[in-house]
Amino acid sequence: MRREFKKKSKVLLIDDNYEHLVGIRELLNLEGTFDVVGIATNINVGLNLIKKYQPEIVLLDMNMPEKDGLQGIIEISKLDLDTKVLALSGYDDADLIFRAMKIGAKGYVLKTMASAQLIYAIEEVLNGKIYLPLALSSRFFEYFQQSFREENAKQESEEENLLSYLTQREEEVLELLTQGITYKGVANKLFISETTVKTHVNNIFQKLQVNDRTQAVLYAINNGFLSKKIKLTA
Amino acid sequence: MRREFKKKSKVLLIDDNYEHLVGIRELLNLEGTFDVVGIATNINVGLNLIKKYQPEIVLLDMNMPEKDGLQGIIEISKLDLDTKVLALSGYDDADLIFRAMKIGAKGYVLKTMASAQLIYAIEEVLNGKIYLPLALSSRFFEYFQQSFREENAKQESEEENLLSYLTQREEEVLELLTQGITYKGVANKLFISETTVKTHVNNIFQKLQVNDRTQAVLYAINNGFLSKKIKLTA
DNA sequence: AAAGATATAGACCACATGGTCTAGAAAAGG
DNA sequence: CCTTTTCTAGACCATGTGGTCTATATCTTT
Repeated sequence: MRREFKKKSKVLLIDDNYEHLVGIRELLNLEGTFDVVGIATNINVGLNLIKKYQPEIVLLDMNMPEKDGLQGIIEISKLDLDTKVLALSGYDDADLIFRAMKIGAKGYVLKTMASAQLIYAIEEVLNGKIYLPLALSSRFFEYFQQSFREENAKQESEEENLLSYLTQREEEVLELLTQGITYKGVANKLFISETTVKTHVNNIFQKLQVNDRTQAVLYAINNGFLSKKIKLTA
Repeated sequence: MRREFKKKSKVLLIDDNYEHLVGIRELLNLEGTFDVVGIATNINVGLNLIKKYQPEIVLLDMNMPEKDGLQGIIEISKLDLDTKVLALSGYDDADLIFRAMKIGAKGYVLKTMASAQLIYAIEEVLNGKIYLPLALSSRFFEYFQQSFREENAKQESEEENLLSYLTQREEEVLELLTQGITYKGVANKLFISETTVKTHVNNIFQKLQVNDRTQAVLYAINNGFLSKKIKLTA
């Protein structure tokens, strides 16, 4: 396929560094397959340009004063124009990468990367793919796994998890409490008397070292009571 | 650095396909920098070999009968030997990749990939990095973003999210409720009278269409009340 | 057989919670 | 300027909730 026959893709650039902005525009213009429909040094202006020109892709700097890049991604996606966002940043901050990808960035490239790689990233994203350079995806995954390790840590330290002291019946009662059901309701569901439920509930409080049902429910949720059932099935 | 001076890394292979198993062993032996300390066609045997030889890295087939690969990763990590797991699979199943990475696989490679890439993946993982080929990381991120889109769907459909009807003060009160605090406690924290708190709480109940504080707290949690604050700060 | 844990259930009481109504002051919006 | 919303707060009452104690039947464990 010859280039002249390929429709140029509309690109928009947002970066508070004007030098950089112009540099990228030159680069993309030289490439010939892109049509830089606008440049902006802040997000609000950028949003207006997006509405006006409806570019296929936006290169968005993450490290900007005032409104930061993350907020920018959110606001762009709220426009509902299927605008793809390729995040640009000077640093490989794992947390920033993680959050950007989480809220829907189609890629993330460092400003220090070779221009050929930037071009490649843009093309991949335009083709509907998600592009994260190996170095960044590696950092992303470290962060990703770390966050899950922490999440599982509480739940799997069964020695310290007070939930493990509950009897089967108490777990049943607690599960109903986590659905916001009253004594009477629990009694009906379990076919036992209301006072029995109260006894169970009081025992639960003792074991979980809490004073009321709300705290018990919160403890249960925060310590993986509900997710036990969900985790390995879903 | 010459190869002879480099200590060979201990590698263990687990794959129910014996042909493939032997093939990889040959490949790694030819390479010269690896020491294949054992091969196994099922996870239980593999676990014993890991305990015995303590390899730095295990290449683990994901698609095995009986115990599947995911379970294998979990059990290997439970041995607490810092064994790195590189997942092997015939397919680029996004869900499988996602779950494998979630529970701590250091990488994921397809069996169809060139042997040079497998070698590279092993070396990267041995160097403490996480390796996911571009094609797979791309699939991973699609899945990743999809799951967050679904999660945010309820929270961001503000029309239907009753939480959006709450006033600022009511949100403050609700936030304290989600910490399991009593009327009196809330009153002290906000420097208002207890009856005022009751008024707010009752208004909250009306707006959230619930009957008691436990249900209110549950509604708040399930509809992204807490994550609002966490999401953009942490 | 005895001891311990569990599930059941009653009585009694204090108080926290929820429902409803009223109402003034302050702030926001038109 | 007036209206609406929000925040404040009191009174009153019904009831749900939590604390404590006692007690029986069952079941497991020693």
